[in-house]
Amino acid sequence: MAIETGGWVTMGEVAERAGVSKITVSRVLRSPDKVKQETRERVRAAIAELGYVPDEAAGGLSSRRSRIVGAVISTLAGSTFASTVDGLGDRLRQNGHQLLLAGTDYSSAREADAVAAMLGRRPDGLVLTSTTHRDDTRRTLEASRIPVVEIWELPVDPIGYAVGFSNRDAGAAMARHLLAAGRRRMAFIGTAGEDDRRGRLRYDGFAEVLEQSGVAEVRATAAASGTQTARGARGLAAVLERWPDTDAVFCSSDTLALGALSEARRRGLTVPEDIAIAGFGDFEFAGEFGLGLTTVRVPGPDIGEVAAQLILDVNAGLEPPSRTVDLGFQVIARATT
Amino acid sequence: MAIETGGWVTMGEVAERAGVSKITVSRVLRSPDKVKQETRERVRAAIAELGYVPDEAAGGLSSRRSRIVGAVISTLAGSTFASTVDGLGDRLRQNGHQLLLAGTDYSSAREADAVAAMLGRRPDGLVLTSTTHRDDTRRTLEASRIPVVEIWELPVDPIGYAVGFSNRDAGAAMARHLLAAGRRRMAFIGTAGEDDRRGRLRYDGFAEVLEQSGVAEVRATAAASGTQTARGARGLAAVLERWPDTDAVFCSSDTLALGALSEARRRGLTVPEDIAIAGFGDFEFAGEFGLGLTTVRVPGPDIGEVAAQLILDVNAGLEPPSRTVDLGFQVIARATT
DNA sequence: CGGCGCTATGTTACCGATAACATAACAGCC
DNA sequence: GGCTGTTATGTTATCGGTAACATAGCGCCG
Repeated sequence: MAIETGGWVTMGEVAERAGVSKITVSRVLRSPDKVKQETRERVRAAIAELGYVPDEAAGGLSSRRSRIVGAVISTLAGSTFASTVDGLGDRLRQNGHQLLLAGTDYSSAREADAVAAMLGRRPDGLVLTSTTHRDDTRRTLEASRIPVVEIWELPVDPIGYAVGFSNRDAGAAMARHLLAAGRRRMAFIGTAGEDDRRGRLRYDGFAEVLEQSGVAEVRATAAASGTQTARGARGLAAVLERWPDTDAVFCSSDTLALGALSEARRRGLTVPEDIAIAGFGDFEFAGEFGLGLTTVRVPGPDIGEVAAQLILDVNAGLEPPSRTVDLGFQVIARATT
Repeated sequence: MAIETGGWVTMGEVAERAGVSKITVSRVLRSPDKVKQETRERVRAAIAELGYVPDEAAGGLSSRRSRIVGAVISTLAGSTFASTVDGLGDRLRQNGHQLLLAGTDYSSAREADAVAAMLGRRPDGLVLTSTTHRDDTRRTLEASRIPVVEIWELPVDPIGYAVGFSNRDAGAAMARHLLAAGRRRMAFIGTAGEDDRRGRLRYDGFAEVLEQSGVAEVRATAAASGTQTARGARGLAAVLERWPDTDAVFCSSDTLALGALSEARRRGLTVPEDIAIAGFGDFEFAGEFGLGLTTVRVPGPDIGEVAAQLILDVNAGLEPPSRTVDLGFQVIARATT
């Protein structure tokens, strides 16, 4: 932290000060054991005195390893992916990589732009929360030879790899839980458009189990605008208007479920006696000291960590045993069902 | 999307195919109006045919503009900063920049590491959620000549710029709200360690108003481990044990407030009749169709957007009118007070 | 008609690192 | 004592772009 005449200190300046060549400085940073201890210390001292920070972009250009992983996330708001991004960033950091983030707001056009922008950084890997892409996006990614990990679902034919769980099975599991609790006239509340994809899969699994049970009916609704809680409230209102005898609702997210809870309360209904309400995600507010909401817990942070590790492994030459990693989910029964 | 013999297409290859020199391709990308339309189209065609994606790292190395902005965030989980990061990323994207993200988990040692790692990318700007830093971190940043924006608080002496609001004033405003609602024996529930800093400021403002009112008492407690909701629940329990006549609690976050609500309910207390509960943040679950929680709304997305714009402006040579931007806050009175 | 100012394009020299190969010094071995 | 292998360090070329300075062609003006 010293001389720096305005700009950045370069490796050459460090080398000069330490009385060695650039490459020796490079070795001290990347493979210290190839340098004699005495030299190493001299170089380290020069680095400290000058406050040298190596330029990773230059290094990456030469070594063809950017040490950057890109994450293309629909949105961080709404609790869903935040913990996954935390997990991802954490694991990457531990391995000397950095995380580049882009949001798509559930638009595949924006996903295409984000992917193109990220490819410009020649990332060592790419993580996508969406599992449906524009054709050209998919082709570009396949041609890029960069490890791509799709998360939060297990696509039949992943671009590269996939880490997540089966949304369909999760919906089915919740159906079984509600059946076991004696419910028979059940509705699903989702959101239209956008996040649709995964929600749709949850619904499919849910509906299938109910139909096959032969004893229960399924109803479904989705609200398209407003906050998630507002949609949940309107969703429950719509369900009860059309099917007043509904005795359970499964919401595609905990936030929707909270909206439904507030609507139920507003109507003077008792949960779970009059109606059972279940959510999805096990967000913090759903927990024991929060709403006490029955929900499906998904391994958010683990998904991020496993996705990161997968990328690191592939780049280290270790071909993983499977292209798809199923981290499962868990139905958490609490007070609302 | 075509020939690509395994690696990446370079600008030179595009140039050759279009029958021009590299620099002309570069101009088509960066300043298209300096190139004759006919040439421009030929180059664009070549770019499309070859599926060329310019290497931003190489470009940045040469132009000394990385088009990267770094954000050092304590954590994404917990709703607090997610919307800010969304806003930040959005504004950056619109201006051709990308967002590099690092988490610190509220540790200033990890902040120091993250800052060092980011500086290695020569970012065009840096955004920090923390406003307390290790001395060396601060010095490094000051020496770097990179625009630094501290957010979610208005430090007296910012490193570079600051965008946020006064946590102290926010605490004070909530105190006035509760006083006006007739409450007199109030407690503050915060979290120890970590996030402490901003929570402490909220408490200071809260306590000051109450003391100066001459009619109200203040109590404070903080829980140090467990989930936020669990801390809120334990916080309320601790408060009521020690000061059973407490008639209002102000929690340092909505999540804590939810924990307190659940504890109140568990004890058979009616909110707000027996006890008023207020939170901070106006997370989605606190809203009208959620908990209906009285809280303080802060402009999360705006903070991100304004911080991004500030960095873009400074890099464009526009010195902003002030180093500090106060975006304010708003007390939202709902059903719990 | 020579010179000026445009417009359109090209040439050269980097930016700051690393890979790959080269070299020097020295120890160990037959 | 010469050969080989190992350790420690250096030299050169290159990664893929962009800045800065050329250059060429052309219209226009006095």
